[in-house]
Amino acid sequence: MATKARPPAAEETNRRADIVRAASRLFAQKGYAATTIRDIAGAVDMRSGSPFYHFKTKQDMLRAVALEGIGAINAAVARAAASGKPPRATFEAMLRAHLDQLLGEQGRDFAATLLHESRHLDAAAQAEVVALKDSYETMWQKVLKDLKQAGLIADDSRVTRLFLLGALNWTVQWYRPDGGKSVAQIAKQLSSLLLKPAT
Amino acid sequence: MATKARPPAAEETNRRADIVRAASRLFAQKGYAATTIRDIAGAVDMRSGSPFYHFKTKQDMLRAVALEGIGAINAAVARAAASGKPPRATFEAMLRAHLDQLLGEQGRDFAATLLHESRHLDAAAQAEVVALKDSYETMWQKVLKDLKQAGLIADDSRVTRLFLLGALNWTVQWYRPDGGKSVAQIAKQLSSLLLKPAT
DNA sequence: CCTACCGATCGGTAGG
DNA sequence: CCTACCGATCGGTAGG
Repeated sequence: MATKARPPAAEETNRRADIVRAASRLFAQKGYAATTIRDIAGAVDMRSGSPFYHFKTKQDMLRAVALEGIGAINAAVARAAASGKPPRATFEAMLRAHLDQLLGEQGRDFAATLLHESRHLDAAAQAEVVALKDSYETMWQKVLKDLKQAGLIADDSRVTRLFLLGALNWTVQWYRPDGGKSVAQIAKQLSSLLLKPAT
Repeated sequence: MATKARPPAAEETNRRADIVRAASRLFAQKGYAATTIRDIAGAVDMRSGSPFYHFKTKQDMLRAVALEGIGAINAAVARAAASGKPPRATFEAMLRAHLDQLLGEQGRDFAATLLHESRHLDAAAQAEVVALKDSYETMWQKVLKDLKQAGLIADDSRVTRLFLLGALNWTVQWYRPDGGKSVAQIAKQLSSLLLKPAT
C-alpha cells in the first residue's frame, strides 16, 4: 500500500492554471471583492459551480494568484542579482527585472493583484506572502549596500529602499505599453535619478 | 417666488459629514466593494436605509470621499507651493504637506480611498477626480522646473515626477505613526535622496 | 465538471 | 430618519 499522492494529470493542472490566470486578470481589473466566481468561471468557459472542483474557496484563488505573483518577481530579480556584474549594472538589471514583471504581459495581472488585493487574504495566506516579500526586500537591501560601498549612493537605509520600491511599484498606475517608453528606458532613468553619475 | 435652494441646516451637513468620514475609514480599511451600506450606517448609528436620505447611491459616497481627498491634498500642497521661499525649501514644504495628508490622522483615510478605490467610481466622477489630479501634478511640475533651474536636480521630466509621486504615495503602504519617524524626517530624507547636496 | 439549488446578504425603495 | 421589505446576486454544495 505504498500509495503516493498521484501527480495531477496534465489536463488537470492546465485547467487549474487557466482559472488562476483568468482570476489574476479579473482581480487586477475589478478588484477581488467585485469579482464574481461566475466571472471567473465564464472566462474559462465553465459553469459557476465548477471552479470549486479546483479550489475550495474564492480566497484560495486569490492566494494562488498572489503567491505566483511574488514568486515570479522574486525569481526574476534573484536571477538579475546573481549576475556577478558590478553594482551599478546589477542594480539596473534588477530594476529591469522588477519592472518586467510589473508591466510585462506575463506578470502584470499577478503583480497588480499582489500589490492591491493582498489585504483580502486571510491571516495565514497573508503571512505566507509577507515572508516572501521580506526575503525579496533583502535582495534590494544587499544591492543598496554594495552601491553605497562603491560610492554610488549616499544612503542605503530602509527608508531609501522603500522610496525605491515605491517609485517602482507606482509605475503600475501610470505606465502604458504604448506610451513610447520601454521598460529598459524607465529602469535607466530611475537608476540615473538615484545613483551618482559615472565619472 | 425668488426661491433659492435653502442652505442645509447645520445638523444636516453634520450628519452627512459623519457618513462621509465613516465611509472613508471603511473604504480605506476594507475596500469599497467589500464595504456595506450597513457597515457605514452602523458606524454612525443609523439603520441601513437611512444613509440614502443623504446620498442617492453608494457610489456617490465614494465620490464624496475621493473629492474631499484630492481637494485636501491639493489645498495643502498649494499652500506650501505659494510660500515664496527658495526652491529647495519650497520643495520640502510640499513634501511635508503631501505626506501630512497621506499619513496624518485627518486625511489618511480619504487619501487611501482616493489612491486605491478610485477605479470604482463611475466614468463621470472619475473624470472629475482626474481633472483635479492633473492640476495637482502641475504644481509638482513647476517646482521640479525651478529646482532644475537652480541646479538642484538633473532631470525634471514627467517620469521623474512620477517616480517622486510614487515614492510619496507608497509611504501609505509602510508608514506607521509609531515607527519612530516623523513626517518631517521622511520628507527630508526624500529630498536628500533626490536633490544635490547643498554645497 | 455540470445541474440544480440554498441560505445569506446586498443596494436600494415605499411609506410614513 | 426608521420600518419593513424587495429583487438580484453571491459563494458555496449535493449528487451525479
